[in-house]
Amino acid sequence: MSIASKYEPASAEAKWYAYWMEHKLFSSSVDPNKEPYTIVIPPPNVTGVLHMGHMLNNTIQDVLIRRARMQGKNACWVPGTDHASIATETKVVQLLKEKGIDKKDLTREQFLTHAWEWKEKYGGIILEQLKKLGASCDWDRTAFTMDPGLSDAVLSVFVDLHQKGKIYRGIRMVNWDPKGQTALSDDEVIMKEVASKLYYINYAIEGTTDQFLTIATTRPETIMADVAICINPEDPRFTHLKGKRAIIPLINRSIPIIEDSYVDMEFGTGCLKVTPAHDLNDYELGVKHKLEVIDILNDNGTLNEKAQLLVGEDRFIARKKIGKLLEEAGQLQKVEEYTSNVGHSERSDAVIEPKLSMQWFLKMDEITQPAFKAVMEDIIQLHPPKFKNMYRVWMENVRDWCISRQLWWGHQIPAYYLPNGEYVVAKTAEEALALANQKFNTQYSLADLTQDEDVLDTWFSSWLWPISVFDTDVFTTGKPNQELSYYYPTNDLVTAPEILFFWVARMVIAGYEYMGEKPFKNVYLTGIVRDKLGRKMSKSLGNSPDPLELIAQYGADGVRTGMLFSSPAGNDLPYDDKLVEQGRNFANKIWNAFRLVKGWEIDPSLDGTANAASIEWFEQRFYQSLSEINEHFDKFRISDALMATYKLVWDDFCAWYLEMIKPAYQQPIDQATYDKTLEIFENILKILHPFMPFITEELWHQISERSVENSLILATWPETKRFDAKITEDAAQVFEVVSQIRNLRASKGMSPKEALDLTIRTQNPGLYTRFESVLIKLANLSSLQFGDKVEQAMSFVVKADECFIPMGDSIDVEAEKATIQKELDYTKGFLAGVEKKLSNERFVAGAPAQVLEMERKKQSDAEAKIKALEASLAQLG
RNA sequence: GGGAGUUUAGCUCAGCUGGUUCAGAGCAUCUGCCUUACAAGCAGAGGGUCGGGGGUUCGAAUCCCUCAACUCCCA
Repeated sequence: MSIASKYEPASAEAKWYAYWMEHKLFSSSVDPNKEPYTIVIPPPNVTGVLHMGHMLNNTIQDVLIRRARMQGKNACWVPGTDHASIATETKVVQLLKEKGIDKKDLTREQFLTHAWEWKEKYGGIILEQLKKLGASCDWDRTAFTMDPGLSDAVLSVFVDLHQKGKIYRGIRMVNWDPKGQTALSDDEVIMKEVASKLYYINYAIEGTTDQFLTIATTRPETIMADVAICINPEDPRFTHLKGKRAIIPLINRSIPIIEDSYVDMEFGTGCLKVTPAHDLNDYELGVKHKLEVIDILNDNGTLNEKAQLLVGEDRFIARKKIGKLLEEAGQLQKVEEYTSNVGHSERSDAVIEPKLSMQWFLKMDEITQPAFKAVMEDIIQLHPPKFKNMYRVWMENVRDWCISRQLWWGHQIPAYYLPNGEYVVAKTAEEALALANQKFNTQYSLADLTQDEDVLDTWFSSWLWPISVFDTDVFTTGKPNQELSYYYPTNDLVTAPEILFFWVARMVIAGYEYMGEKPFKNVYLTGIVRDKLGRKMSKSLGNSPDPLELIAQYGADGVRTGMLFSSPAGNDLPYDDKLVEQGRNFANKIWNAFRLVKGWEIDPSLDGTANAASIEWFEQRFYQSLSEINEHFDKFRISDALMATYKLVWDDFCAWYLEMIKPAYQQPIDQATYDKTLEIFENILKILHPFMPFITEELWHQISERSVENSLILATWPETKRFDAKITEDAAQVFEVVSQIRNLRASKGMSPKEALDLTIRTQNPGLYTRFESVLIKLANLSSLQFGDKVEQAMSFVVKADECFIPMGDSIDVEAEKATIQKELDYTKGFLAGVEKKLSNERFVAGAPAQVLEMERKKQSDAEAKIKALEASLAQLG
């Protein structure tokens, strides 16, 4: 035989991907006669490289899109990348630094030129990598969030929302990243437990010389920004302090002592220093009590003149130094070790500084309402549904969205400041100028306008993604173009739960705001790919395998199935090479099944009626599995769909069916069986194709020469048919007899080559004669007969049927009796349980008829089995 | 501190409205096999008090209470 015994994926993968591309089999265009099925890719960072998370995520999308395509839908998977402001800018800054260029020395334009150059050169590598995975995206549609059209859409939306009064500018406490010098949204802040110190500091009570109060703080360097001390009005320890004032140590500024039940009496000393500029809770407390705000920090995290002390020192150095100063001044009572949760920047890992700053915000209270409703009412379904709760909590507590970022890479905010201190918002400088002159009755020229330096949060562009990849004008025209009307709403979105709020929720919001319609029907949330130790895979930990190497090593099909074997929706995937190895083995199994079938010679004179029962059984089994598989898909249980497919192929098709019909070595097969088997094989390739596109397409074309239109990728997903469960049940019983005989052989150390006689005592011999040739072949029988009694035989019972294998003198009667006795005892115990239930009047009265019937059947089955077992025992003497 | 979720075999997970899908699957493990499609394989086997405790019920992995551990979200 000329076909290799091991499947070599590399050549097939290159060949078929090129073939699909060349013939544009991934492409989709508007076709009103066809139902669209659309997925927009969660756009990876343009600077990104493929990691395991992408592999999982995109495999799932490809499985869905390929199956939809085979179901005759107009499948459209739109790929693209995200400009990822923070990540990309960080990366470009780093790269420039390596070249000896400091961002500070560049103008905005110069920096952006570098950034674009870099993007053109290295950006989108990830999309090329996705091709290796087999992703069947319509590549002609590749979009980038900073493409001219998409950028224009972003500005249109900003202007529109501003006009609607939903965007405002305000001083707010933001998460400031002093390293990246940018504000971050709450979601970009990661809380980490950090070992720190709790400083107990004495504040003198004003007008006394010997009285003081003690506050506990982890941030002693901020005492210069204190504007009050707060106590709980219920706290009996401090009633004497009410209405008094305290003196900040070292700088001797007097501050009031205020009362608020916010203060936790249990924590620290029960006295809270109020520092509105540097703590969110304090800020809110400050607003409530109308306190002054003193900001003592510079943007880079160093102390400013308002601190009076340690001006210019970094906040962490200042912390240490002030501890010392306080100690020297005798104001430091003690220092305790303490672990606290501290916010860190997701990108730069710098400790976040709560900071008051002028930012742009989007009002969320009203705009979120339709999006909230859509998920609560299952108009949009989250899979698994447990995320619905998370979504609800988030929506109920949503805060205004800080949409400005102090960066250059991104969509610059189209707000223009005027010499008169006002500002206008418009898509272009020209429009802004006209608007300004009209609004303020001025005669400014373009030179008088200064555009806002900040860019918009990346999510402020990607929230438009399901719309803007099809139509970038709808935001101003309000009229969707043909593409958008056809493809929107999209069907399924596959993404990670981490960005449920960042991205998913916001797309829903934008969808309703601009289309009055949901952006997608289903959201499938994948888990996080973790290593064996349960750690998230990340470049910094170096615990992630290189996806492309994995593909090279195990084949794309193997990797795809490997990743799906163990990743139910919403559950983390603990990655192990074992999984992709299993995937590779599966591909190899399919390959070898093909080799077997392909190697058969056909003898047209042979009669195939002996195989008819096997074929009939497998077809029933196929349709039984198919309906299960479809059901799994419909419920987004992709792992289960794969597992059901896997078992159908490996167990039912390879282990049973092929063995059942397989001719003896070097013997030919009859035409009918051969044809039918190929037909079955083709159906199997079809249902495997979404999971394993490459090997299936390869074998599809090896089965016969096919034209482009007849490629597997375009083949029709098999129709479900009614199946007869009786046939599969009967077969299962026959298989059980085969297994028992094999078991007997194994336990008695008999060779599989030694043919055995089998006698069955049964009410229903037809069940076995139907599969007679199969039984003889698979159990290696010399004869099969039906009868009552066999001397000197081993026996076993399947359901109520008793099977005997004569063993002559070699039988160990005592051992055999013991085995039967054991099973007899067990069955009797089982029967006793059932009978107890049935004799319980309350059970008989209370249980539904169906359950009663089941119990009665159990009873009669058990009774029959006991009879059979007792007969066997009696026979052994 | 508030909220949500999870806990079933060594691992990863199924298990629907309580009752034949009721204790399951895959992998791993163990024992035999290089039986001409496949050792990336074949045949067979073992393994769980369903996190602990209590309750409801004729009947609980499933419903309720409680405790514990872990995870995530918000503060």
